[in-house]
Parts: sequence; structure tokens; C-alpha cells
Amino acid sequence: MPSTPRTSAPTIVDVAELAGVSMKTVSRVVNNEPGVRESTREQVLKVVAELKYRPQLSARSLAGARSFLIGVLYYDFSAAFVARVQEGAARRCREVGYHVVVESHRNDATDIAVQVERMVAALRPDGIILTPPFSDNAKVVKVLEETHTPFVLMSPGRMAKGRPVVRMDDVHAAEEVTNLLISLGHERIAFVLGPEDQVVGAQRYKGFAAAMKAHGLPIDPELICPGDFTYPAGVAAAHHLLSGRQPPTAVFASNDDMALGVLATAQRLGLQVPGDLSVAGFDDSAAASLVWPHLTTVRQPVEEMARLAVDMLIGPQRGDAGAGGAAPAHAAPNQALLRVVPHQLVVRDSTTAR
Amino acid sequence: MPSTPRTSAPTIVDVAELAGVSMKTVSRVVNNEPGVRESTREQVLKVVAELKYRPQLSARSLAGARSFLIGVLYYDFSAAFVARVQEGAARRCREVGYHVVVESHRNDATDIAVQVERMVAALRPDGIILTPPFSDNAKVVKVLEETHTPFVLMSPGRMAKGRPVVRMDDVHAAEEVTNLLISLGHERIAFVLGPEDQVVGAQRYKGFAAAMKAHGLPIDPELICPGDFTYPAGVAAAHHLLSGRQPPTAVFASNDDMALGVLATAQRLGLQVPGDLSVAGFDDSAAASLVWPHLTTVRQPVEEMARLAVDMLIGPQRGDAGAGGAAPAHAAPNQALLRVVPHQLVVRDSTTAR
DNA sequence: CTGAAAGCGCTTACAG
DNA sequence: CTGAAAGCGCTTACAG
Repeated sequence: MPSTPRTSAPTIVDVAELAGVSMKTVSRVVNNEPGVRESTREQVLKVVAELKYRPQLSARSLAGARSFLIGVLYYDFSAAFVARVQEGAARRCREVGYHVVVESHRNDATDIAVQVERMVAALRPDGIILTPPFSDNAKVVKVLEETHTPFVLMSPGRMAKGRPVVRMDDVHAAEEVTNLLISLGHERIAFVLGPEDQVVGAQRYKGFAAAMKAHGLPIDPELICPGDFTYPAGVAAAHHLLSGRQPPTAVFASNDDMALGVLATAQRLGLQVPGDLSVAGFDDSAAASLVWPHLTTVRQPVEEMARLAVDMLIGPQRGDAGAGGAAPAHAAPNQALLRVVPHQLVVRDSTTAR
Repeated sequence: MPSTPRTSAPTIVDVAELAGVSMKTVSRVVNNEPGVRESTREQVLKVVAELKYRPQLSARSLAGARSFLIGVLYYDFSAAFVARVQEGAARRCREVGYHVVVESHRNDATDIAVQVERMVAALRPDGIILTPPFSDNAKVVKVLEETHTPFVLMSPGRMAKGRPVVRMDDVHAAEEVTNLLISLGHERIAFVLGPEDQVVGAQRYKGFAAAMKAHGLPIDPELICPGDFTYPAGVAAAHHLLSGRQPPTAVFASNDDMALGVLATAQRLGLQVPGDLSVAGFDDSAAASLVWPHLTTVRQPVEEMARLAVDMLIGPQRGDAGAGGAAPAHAAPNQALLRVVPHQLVVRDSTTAR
């Protein structure tokens, strides 16, 4: 029997009255807290479903210790990476009853600390995911630590020590790419560096150098090009490399955008890829499988990294009723400080035997 | 003189006491409401700055009519477009003291209505931005209308009528691309269609057909290929078109991904682009300027569209103090129902004269 | 296993 | 132009 038609959304009081229990018991059920008789729980859940009761975030947040909000801080530059981070974070958050708030800032903004402090104070997020280059931004990390806001650094460099981190093994991945090229018979292998302020670039070079050394191959300084992770840097590197007296037979660019620049330039100069020149990148960007030939590269499991980051921030199973988790709330977050996720070498058509 | 050191964040009461006014006056100042003596306002703002007082979103949301949250609903597919939407929305929101919550869903999820209903009930966002293909999802629109949640449709098709919409003029833009090709001397121009359930595809075809007709050029049915906005569809179209008895001299693909497929396939088959075949796309995706030759295409001002959508949702100038706006709150949102933003024909290297 | 009371930090609706 | 009171819808800290 429908009672008087409601105009506003049902509250916890409505559920409590209809179920014949107290507000507090409804709260226990909705939050999956223990200590509720099974029959009571069922009765409450029935009324919840009947009324389509949805706890209001702002009220929970104001009264309690959680906001059910996870912030993702990103720089507008690397759209593809950030989109994948958000995808992974948003999906995981939905599974556990959380929501993702995104904030775009320029990494070099002078007022970045104030901006972040403002956001954190207004939103009180339960955690923040820092994507590169923010994961190495000392100002931002400082604000978060001062305000006691939990955070996870994605693929950081120097800021990693002692802080919660999710990353892949860039060194090892770069070794694998280099080993692939060496196994294909290449010896004069060029490397295009990343920007100096981004540690992943250095790590990838480290892996490259280690593999070369392990195989007794010399590193010709002429074949090591500066770069900044942009397409034009790849173009410049290719011009430099291919105009030299002893051009390389393979180029390993430390990210896909630069590899794409190398690829386009080599083709423009009349070289066949991979016949005359093998090219490898790093990231498995969308464009990597759109260009011809498809680019050999390394795929990071970005979505998985984001999911892990969310889990590190909210702790185990802190979800809503019906969202899967039935475990003690308030479990300690950040249990493991470092999570390294497996990468994948993606061998496509831009690399071949000498 | 620092008083007793605080451990928790300052509240509106702290500001009121220190400023010697009531809570309500602080509230007025913070919300840029009229009716506060200038000297009082200044005094309050001084204390706000001193204490670094930041109103807490959850409390404002619970007590008041606004949540300061804008939701962006997106499908995981078109990452680049969505990233640009979020970029524009996030920047605009930050300017006016709002925040962006992102929710990723599959457009074909059977429980999409429940998912959206849940999110809206929990978050109480002040508005939702629907990106394609959600902007044409009747279930989602229905839920939002039933829950009286304001929304804006980005580039919708059949759902547009009578609802708040931001879009570009796809018909006209496609005409311009076609006119460009015709002006370059092309007459046998192929067109690669979009998926049947996405209206923008149909609109682009409409523009193509109109331009052809205006110039008295026939449309050969053999040169109109099916497509679904994916790279492989472009590959398939190219194989079909280039193996025919009278291949086209130009191909206009209704999005960049397909144009990229056409481009790569033509090159693979030994054709020079643009020498033997001109290729044009639509979107100005990142890859469009990464491939060689760079793709002639159409750029939509996606960030600008997102900013407009935010403004339509929050109404004019509803920002916080210090965030720029000093105007009446509660102005009617959605004043203009339809905003059409200017596009830009981007002529690059993939098109040339016959 | 369950509940009554207090309170989170704001805005609303009023009164002056 | 300013303020005192009530209340938004939950959780916390207790008590039983």
C-alpha cells in the first residue's frame, strides 16, 4: 500500500520508521557494520530497496570521518594517461561507493600549494591520487602531508621515498625493449631521452644502458639524443641521428610521442621502417597502434595502477552495503607503501631483424 | 598575537567570533551576497584570510540548495574527447568554486538508469554534463529529468529537442571540408560514414551531400562506405575504395580515427598521400597531427563547449567570494537552451590539388 | 544486538 | 544592514 506520495527523497528517518528500528540501526546496515541481527538487517534492506533510499553524501561526510571522495590531480598535458587513470579510478570507486573528483592544474603554477590546500579544505577527500608530474611536485606533497590528507603517488621519482607509491618497473621494461632490439641483431642502437625533471626518463635510460652493457655493446654518445617527451623532440632526434656518418639501425625513444616523431621523420627522409630502421617507443599510447607500421612499445597497466591507488587510499573493503565489501570500516589505509605493477612488452611492426 | 594553536580547521564560528560578527554575516560575505556594509565585509575577509578559513562543501551542501558539484558522465571509449571535456569543465569549475565529479559507465549497461539514479541521489550534483553517446541515451536523460537534476547535452542528436544543448555545427563543418576538396579539383570524393546510432555521423554526411549537390557533383554510391568511427573501419573502407574500378581521388572520413585507417592503408598499398589520394578527417584528434602527412581535419572547441555547459548549469556568476563573481545567487540556469560553438577547418598536408 | 542524544558546519527563513 | 534560532541528514560516542 503506497502511503502519502513523497515529494522529497527519503531520509534515514523514513527508513527507520517504516522498518520499525532506530536511525542508528539503519546506519549500521547501510554501512555494513557488524552487530545487527540477520533478520533485522534483511528487514532494513527491504525497506531501503522499497523506498529507494540512498544515503546523502554531504550528510555522511559532515557527520562522519569519511567523504567518499577521491581526488585525482592532473596536468593537462598527457591526456591519454590521465584518461586511463580516471577510468580505472572511477570504476573502482563506483564499485566501493566512492566518487572521483578531478582537478586540473598547471604543474608550474606558483599558487599550486594554495589551490590544492583550498580544494582539500573544501572537499575533505578521503585521498588524493597524484599523477605525473604532480607525483614529484614537492609543494603539493607538502600541502597534503600538512593537512593530513592521504595520497598515493603514481610513478614518482625523487618524492617516492617513504611515501605510498604505485608504479611500474621502468628500468626493467626498458631493458626488455633493448634486449629485443639486441636479439634482432641491432648493435648501433640510439636512445632518445626524456626531460631531465622526469625521473621515469632517467629510469628508462638506466634500463637501456644496463642491457647494452650486459651484452657488451658500447654506447655511442652520438646516439644518445636529448628529448622532452614531445613529438617535435622525436623529429629533431631523427634528423640528428639520420644525418650522422654512422646512423643507427634502431632507435629506442623513451616514450611513444617521440617514437612517432622519429618514425614520421625517417619515412619522410625516404627510409623504410622497419626495413631500414627499427623504432621502439614506450607507453602504448593510442597513436602507437594507429600509425603505420604499428609501434613496438611497452604497455603500462594504468587502469590497474589507478585501481590499486584507490584501494590503498580507502583501505580494504570499506564499501557500502550492496557494493561488495563486508569488512570492518576504519581499517588502516596505506598498508603497503609500494606497489609495482607488471608491464607488458608489445612487439608490433616497427621493429625487425637487421 | 597567535591565540591558542588550533589543531582542527577553522569553522565559520571561529571567523565570526574573531571578526566580531554573526555566523550569518560571515556566510553572506563568503557567498558574495549583497547587503553587507563594505567595512564589515572587509573585516570579515581579513579574518578569513588570517585563519585561512575555507567553507566546507559538505556542510554547505547539506544546509543549502547547492552542492557545488558538477558531474560529467562519460563512456570509456573516446578518451581524447572526454579528456578535453573534463579539462574545460574542471578549469571553469575551479574559477567559480565548483568541482567536477566524473563517472564512467558503459552506454549499453542495462542498469545504467539505476547507476545514474544512485549517483545523483548520493551526490546531489548541481548539474550533469552528458558527453556522447550519453547525450542521446534516453534512459539517462529520463532519470535526470525525473530527479529534477539539471543537465546539458553535448553534441546530442535525437534527444536535443527542447533540452539544454551545447554543440558545434557538424553539417556546416562537413560542407566546408567538402568544399575544400572540391576547390582542389576533386570530383570523385568518397565518404566514410559514422555508426548509424550516432547523429553527428549523419549530420556530417548531410553536409558532404549538400556541398556535392551545390557544385553539381554526383554522389557515386560505390564511394559511400559504412563505418563506425574506428580505425579498422577506415582500413576496410580504404581497401574497398582503392580496389574499385574507379577509385576516388579524395576520401573524406567522418572522423579522424577512420581517416587514419584510410591513410595508413593507402600508404601500405603504395599510394602517395596526398599526391595520389587526398584524405580528410574530422575531430582534430591528437593523432591527426602525429601521423605523416598531418591530417586535414576539423577542430571542435571541446574545452570551450565544456565551459559553456558548466555556465549553463550553474547560471551566471554564482561563484564564491574571491572567485570573481559578485552577482545574485539563484539566477535561473539554462537560460539559453542551445549554444552552437564555432569550429575550425584545419588544413594540413593530407589534402592537395588533383 | 539496539537505541536516544548530541553534534558535524553550514544555510534558510525570519525578525528586527 | 545584521543576527538568533532552527534544521539539513547523517555519524559519533555512549549507554544498556
